[in-house]
Amino acid sequence: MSSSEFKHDLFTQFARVGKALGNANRLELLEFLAQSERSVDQLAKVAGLSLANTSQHLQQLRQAGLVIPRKEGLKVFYRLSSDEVITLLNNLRTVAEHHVADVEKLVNTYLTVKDDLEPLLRQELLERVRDGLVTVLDVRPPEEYAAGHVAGAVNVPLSHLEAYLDKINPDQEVVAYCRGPHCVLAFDAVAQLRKKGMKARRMEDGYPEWKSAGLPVESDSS
Amino acid sequence: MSSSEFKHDLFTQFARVGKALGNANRLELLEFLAQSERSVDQLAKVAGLSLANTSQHLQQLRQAGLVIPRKEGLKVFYRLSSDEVITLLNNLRTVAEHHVADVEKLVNTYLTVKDDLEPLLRQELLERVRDGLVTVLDVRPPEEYAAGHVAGAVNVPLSHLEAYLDKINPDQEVVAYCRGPHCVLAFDAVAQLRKKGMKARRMEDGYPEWKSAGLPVESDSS
DNA sequence: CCACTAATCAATAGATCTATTGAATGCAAG
DNA sequence: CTTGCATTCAATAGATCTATTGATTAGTGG
Repeated sequence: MSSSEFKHDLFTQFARVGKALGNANRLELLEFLAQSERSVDQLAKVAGLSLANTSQHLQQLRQAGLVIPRKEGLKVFYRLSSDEVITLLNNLRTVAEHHVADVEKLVNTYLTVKDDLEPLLRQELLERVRDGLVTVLDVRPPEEYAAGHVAGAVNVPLSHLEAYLDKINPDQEVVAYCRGPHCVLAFDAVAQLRKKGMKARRMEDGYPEWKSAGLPVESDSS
Repeated sequence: MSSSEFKHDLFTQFARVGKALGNANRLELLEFLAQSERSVDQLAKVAGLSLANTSQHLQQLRQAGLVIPRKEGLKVFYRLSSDEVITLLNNLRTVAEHHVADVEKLVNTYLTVKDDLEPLLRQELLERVRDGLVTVLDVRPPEEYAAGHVAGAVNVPLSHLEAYLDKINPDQEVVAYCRGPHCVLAFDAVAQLRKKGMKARRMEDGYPEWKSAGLPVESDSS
């Protein structure tokens, strides 16, 4: 094999990973998988795709080395092949956010809270939790919370936030998080809480980043 | 705009960046651009593509926010939009290398030197250069060397290595680098040097990573 | 103005990708 | 062995991507 052939083959392999990242539906699947392992039909439901279509997307992700399947009885569970994939995804987001004009426009239009206040850093949150200074809300759906969450966080899905309001100590700051840096749930939660006059902020990024930073987590199964 | 519409639009934008990374030729263009700013026809020549085709690929990269054009007279020079892009590319490579079986196979087949000896870390190299313990070889083509290189490195393109051999102090270790972690030139150089009985190693990664780590560089224009 | 160069634009054939449909596989329970 | 379920496979139409060709737009110099 010649040197230039090798180079071409190698870039072709790298491109396979790029291609896998080149589709909105697959990126959404990856975001869900970053929360926890999932079966094919769970993924299909949550992403709003047909079963066969979801399966095919997952095959592509598998060939690109981004996910790993695990068979258990009738079901097949997929998970990210490693935390490197989370890093890669966040990198993609960062580049897009900084250099694609349309992303900034979108974010500024929809996430009006966006630049209102800097999100709370993971490390900082960790300290405040230890000192009992904050209430941490996990605003993801219960299944995702159950599969793993920030240690000490309370699960309050967005739809239950209203009902939960009076249980919150109004003197404490509330910190909300969800799936990742662009997950809408936490933004919405913070907006709602502030409207009610509470002190609320977002945590930076989301659960996957917290976990892959090696910070303390809990899950309902354990 | 609804929340799920927003999410979909956002993922579509992220996917645009992914798509841009999903083609071997574009990845090759990006690797060249990581060395230095380049005009369209330089890129076309070095990548072995037609001019029109190169131009179109560059437009796609521009729309994905990965490169920025600068017009000067007749020519248009492209460059990476930021060092974040280098990080993203290396991330892509890392994931591919760790999780795509074919990549490992390719690398092991062609880069036989690969696991022979760990590459020298940037930081370590920096110290040894300061102490005058090593000869650093930049085995890239002269244009790339001229546009910027590791401070103190000597430019010896692979084709000139043979002729350069007797100028090297045989008691010193030789460290070679080129375009990045998978650039073949440095592997070949090290193999040739060892065959002649010299002590030779690769530097980790290549020039772009050295530069974006903020380590000392030189260029011929300055 | 004309000739020349660098790059982009426009049109297009062939390849690849996407979502859908329906059939096939593999496993578990009765 | 049969039934039911989760997933994958196979075929396919329509959309998108890629490389090529030739025309077009800018900028430069005579």
